[in-house]
Amino acid sequence: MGSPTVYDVAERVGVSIATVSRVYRSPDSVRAETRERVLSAARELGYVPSASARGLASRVTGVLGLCFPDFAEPAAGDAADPQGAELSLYGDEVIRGMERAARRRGYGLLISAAPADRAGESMAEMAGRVDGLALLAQQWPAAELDVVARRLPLVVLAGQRHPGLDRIEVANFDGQLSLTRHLLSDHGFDRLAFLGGPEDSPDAEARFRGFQAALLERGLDLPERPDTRGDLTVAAGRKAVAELLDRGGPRPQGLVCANDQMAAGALQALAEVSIRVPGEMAVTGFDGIPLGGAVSPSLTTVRQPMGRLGEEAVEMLLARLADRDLPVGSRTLPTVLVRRMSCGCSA
Amino acid sequence: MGSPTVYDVAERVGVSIATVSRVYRSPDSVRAETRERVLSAARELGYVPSASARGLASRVTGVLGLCFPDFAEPAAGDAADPQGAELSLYGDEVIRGMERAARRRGYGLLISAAPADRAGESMAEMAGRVDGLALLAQQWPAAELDVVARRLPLVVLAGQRHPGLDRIEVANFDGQLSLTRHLLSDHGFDRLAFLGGPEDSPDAEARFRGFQAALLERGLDLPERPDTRGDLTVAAGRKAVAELLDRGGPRPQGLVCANDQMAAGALQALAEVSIRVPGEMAVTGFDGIPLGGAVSPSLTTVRQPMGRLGEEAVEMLLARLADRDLPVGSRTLPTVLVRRMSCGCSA
DNA sequence: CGCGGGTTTGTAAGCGCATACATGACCCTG
DNA sequence: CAGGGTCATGTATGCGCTTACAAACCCGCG
Repeated sequence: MGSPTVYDVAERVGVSIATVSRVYRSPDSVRAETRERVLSAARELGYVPSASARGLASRVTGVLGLCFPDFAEPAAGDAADPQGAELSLYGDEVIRGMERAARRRGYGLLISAAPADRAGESMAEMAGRVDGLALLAQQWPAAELDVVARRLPLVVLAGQRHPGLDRIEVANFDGQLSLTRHLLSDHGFDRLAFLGGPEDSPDAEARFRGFQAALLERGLDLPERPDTRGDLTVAAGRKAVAELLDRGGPRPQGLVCANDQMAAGALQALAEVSIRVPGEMAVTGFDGIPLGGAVSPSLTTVRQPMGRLGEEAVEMLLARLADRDLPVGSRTLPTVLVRRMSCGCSA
Repeated sequence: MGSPTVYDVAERVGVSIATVSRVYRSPDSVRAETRERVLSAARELGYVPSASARGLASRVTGVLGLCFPDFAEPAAGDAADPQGAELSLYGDEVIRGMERAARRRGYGLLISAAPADRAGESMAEMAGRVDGLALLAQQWPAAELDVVARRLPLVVLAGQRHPGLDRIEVANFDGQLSLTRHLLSDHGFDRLAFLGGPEDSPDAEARFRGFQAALLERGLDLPERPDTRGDLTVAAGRKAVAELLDRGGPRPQGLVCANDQMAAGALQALAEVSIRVPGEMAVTGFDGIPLGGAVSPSLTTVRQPMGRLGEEAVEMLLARLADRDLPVGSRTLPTVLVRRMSCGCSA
């Protein structure tokens, strides 16, 4: 009553199980007529090869894995809040890019969000199922990391630096540097505020350093830390602006935000207190999510090639799979400055 | 030189492989001290249980699958166009919802986009790897469907009806019905145009029928088909508006669009020819993607619980996994009318 | 007619784990 | 102190497939 196996098909056709197996693994090595008979018997019986058995016998699973941070689980009430969806934009593109590249290379993709407090277990659980694993922007416990890395190729995407592990990141520093330069040079601003992310976000911190570097280059006063911080959500952006305005003092000419969502929040908050953007204050984001093109005014930002991040992850994993002795690699993907309206560019 | 196995761990600790296996599968059946010794040996050796072997021995993989349509692959130039990302919004929420529910129930999630012309193969390939499979909004070849359905639980999400298969859909008809009622009753419109999707999209067609029903209810003239059709992209929305305006004739008071993206396109096109929304013409969408809240004017729409769709899929698959003889089920998830500015509601 | 060389198929040995069953240690009861 | 019950562990088998190796077959040619 179980599912049919190679044995059933082989018996039906009157060949050995090896022949059946070969029909699937190396069709050319089987005579065309035999192949057809096997395939048609398989169809009649409803035979589907078991990936578990194949994996066990051949020692590869044909699946790659992606672990990403578990963006705060939206409370059950899903109809009401787009909050969950909003936060996810970043990761979704990586997932899609990785899926696309994996499929093109003949691999499947297993995904798993990892709650911060169970990151290790999540990772270990995937490790047994895949041939290679990509870890996205999160803190991964070093102990598990070591164990898993010994077993299969690992690549860290846009997260912390781990000695000995392959790594792909995005040019956060460069991107923010060039965006800030644009504000300083092309628009002539000299009083900018930075709405930062959490201190433990390496990406957000790198962007802040890019911001600092641009000020440094112009010989302007160097802020030691972001003017305010938030958790990278739209709500945080709104709050940050309120805070900044409450604080009084000279109003900045521009708000440089650690990501697009905070920038979108900032736009909303400014609209509510009738501060015109970009007329009275410029606003910029970072990431290049679709949202940025839709808000009004459209958001000047730095586009991160998130899809590419996923694709490169696949390439890197497969390269290491092909040669475990490859030197540890590290790639930095370039970003693109997207000038839209919120900085005062365009009409 | 291969990865360590139960044998290595067992030997190291001086127990049998059965004990090692039990430490992972049913920890309580092993004496606490033995368990600790096994776990620490496993850590030292870098042992990670092989899911393939486990799957083969226990006949379950602990993984669920999701096949979704392959939204037109964005050309390599990824830095420039958000088009790919835009189209994907719909599926991403399903992926996340399904991943979340699967993880909660102790399952992994394997995903695969299926190009329309390779849907069957895609599906078959997944079938060997998972315990249950969800198929999202696409046409799946009946032959493969039969074969696969015989082997494992299958659930069709928001797609065509397949006799004998579990199914979950969204209340497209009801949603569009109530949105259209809102336009007719609350805003007093009586000349509405419908921007439809492709004829082979069951969802888009169901929405159109909901639209018709509302007109019918009011005794208005019943259009036989959408005033124009498009492929559900922003670009298609723009084109549809241009077409409609070119056509001349009395201008409709409102544009009812088959989805949010076309509605967003319509908004852009109307802005370009300086037709005020909602002043001169109302516009509505369908889906409830985050984009809709960000465009200006914000989009009145019908929110689909896409995350729920994914979660329900998991529940349905697990239910059938627990009892293969369950009667074939079909759920319809309710939608929510979201009144925003583009219809004339709100300030 | 036999033989070398290529092609197609069969034989058989695992792959790493789960688990039914057997074993043994230990405790309790009478 | 024998008998029965529990708990912890060991033994042994098989899950469904891949693959090295061996065998069978076919062809043409000397």
